[in-house]
Amino acid sequence: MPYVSEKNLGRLSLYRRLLNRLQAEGIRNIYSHELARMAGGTAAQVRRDLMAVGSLGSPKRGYSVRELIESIGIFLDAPHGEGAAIVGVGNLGRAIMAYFAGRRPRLSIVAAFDSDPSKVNRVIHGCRCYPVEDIERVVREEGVNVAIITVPAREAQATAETLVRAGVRGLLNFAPVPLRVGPDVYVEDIDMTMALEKVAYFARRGGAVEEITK
Amino acid sequence: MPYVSEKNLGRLSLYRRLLNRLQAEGIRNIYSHELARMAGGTAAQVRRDLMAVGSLGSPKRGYSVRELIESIGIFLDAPHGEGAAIVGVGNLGRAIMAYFAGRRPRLSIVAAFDSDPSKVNRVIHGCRCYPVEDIERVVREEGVNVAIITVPAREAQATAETLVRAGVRGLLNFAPVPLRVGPDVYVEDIDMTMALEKVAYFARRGGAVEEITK
DNA sequence: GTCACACTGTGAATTCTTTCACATACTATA
DNA sequence: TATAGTATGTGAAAGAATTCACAGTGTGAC
Repeated sequence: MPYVSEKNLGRLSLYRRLLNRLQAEGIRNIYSHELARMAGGTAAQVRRDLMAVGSLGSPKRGYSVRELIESIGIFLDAPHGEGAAIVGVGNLGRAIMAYFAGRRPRLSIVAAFDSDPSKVNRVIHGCRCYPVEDIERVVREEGVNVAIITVPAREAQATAETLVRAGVRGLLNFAPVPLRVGPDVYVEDIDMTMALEKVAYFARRGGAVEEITK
Repeated sequence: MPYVSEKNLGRLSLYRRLLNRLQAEGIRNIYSHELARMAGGTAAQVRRDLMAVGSLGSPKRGYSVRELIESIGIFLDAPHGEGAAIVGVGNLGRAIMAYFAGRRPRLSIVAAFDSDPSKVNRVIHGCRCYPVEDIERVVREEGVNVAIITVPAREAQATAETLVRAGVRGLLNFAPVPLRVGPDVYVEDIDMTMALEKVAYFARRGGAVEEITK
């Protein structure tokens, strides 16, 4: 089980998605430089990243798309699939449920939670919505290890604490506040405000920077 | 106009948001280590980041919240505000429009586009929805420099090309495909599948990794 | 007015990431 | 079977980002 950095792992996830598309198109082999072009990186980086999953390429033929998907899967996926929970079934929460609905068989949203009684007990995008009071019970019962937080900013910290108490070890946080949790919990923030501000800044200056620094 | 890396800039955006909250609470001064704790970083990093905006701290008093917000604003914001466009008014697009509606005065969504005729000409979260055929005209008329892409994956590349042709220089891409655009266009990808897979992976191994590597 | 303290600003060191470059290996061809 | 050509896998170099550590400085106490 080799160590990989976050960036490494993110790219492996990306490669797998690109490879799945290639496979659907009937392509059976691929070179590192082709995959690099699709992913927007360099060939050396692709090969480096693939070292983590145990490289499988052959000269003159490149990598087998099928084998690569399989190896990345062994590396990335939980052995028997995994269920995630989502807390906060507002606009964003529902959109994310729709986004993930029926997409990845090995990692799907299995439970939703909201404090609004009008949402509770409804089935949204194929997923039952429970009251937030049931988080601990349902998370334990379903063995949920990972949760998505789409509650308003002021509720995010308390939500995170409840989830961690229930045994969740990974959080995908869409609320625009950094969460304070223990070191055994992994948090990934998706901060759309920050992202949009970055884009606006580099749209003004960034294009040039890249030219200049080269 | 000092150079800042993407990560630098992202953190400046985050600091500003934290500072705004502090200001609302009536706090007037703050130390680098306090800001670091809130942002989840180190004091040295906060100070380093603030060098970009011209440091303004004083020993014994730290930084003035008001001055810092102002300096970051001068550094980050377009001088006269900026309007963004969004293409793709599905579940995710609408959620994002709601998310940004009336939040940042200096950077707001001013036009939405969709190919579905039933959405066109409606006003959604305070923003007019135009047909995609009007992208070039509206983008030029409004002087839009930045766009958010929330169309299905297979339409993303063509959408990006249309936007760039119309003069957009920055893209925030929610579609799960890397966009291929010229070097003068800045692209930020928000890849929720990758993010969730990362969380699931590190929820299983990551907590331990951090312990072990320390 | 002077002293002691705690924090800032920043060169230097460290750590992490990416790229280079080449020895090795495989395939196709003749 | 030998040869030529091209891609892989990976040590080593280069480049970024982060952290260290300390000189400099403003403040409050006395």
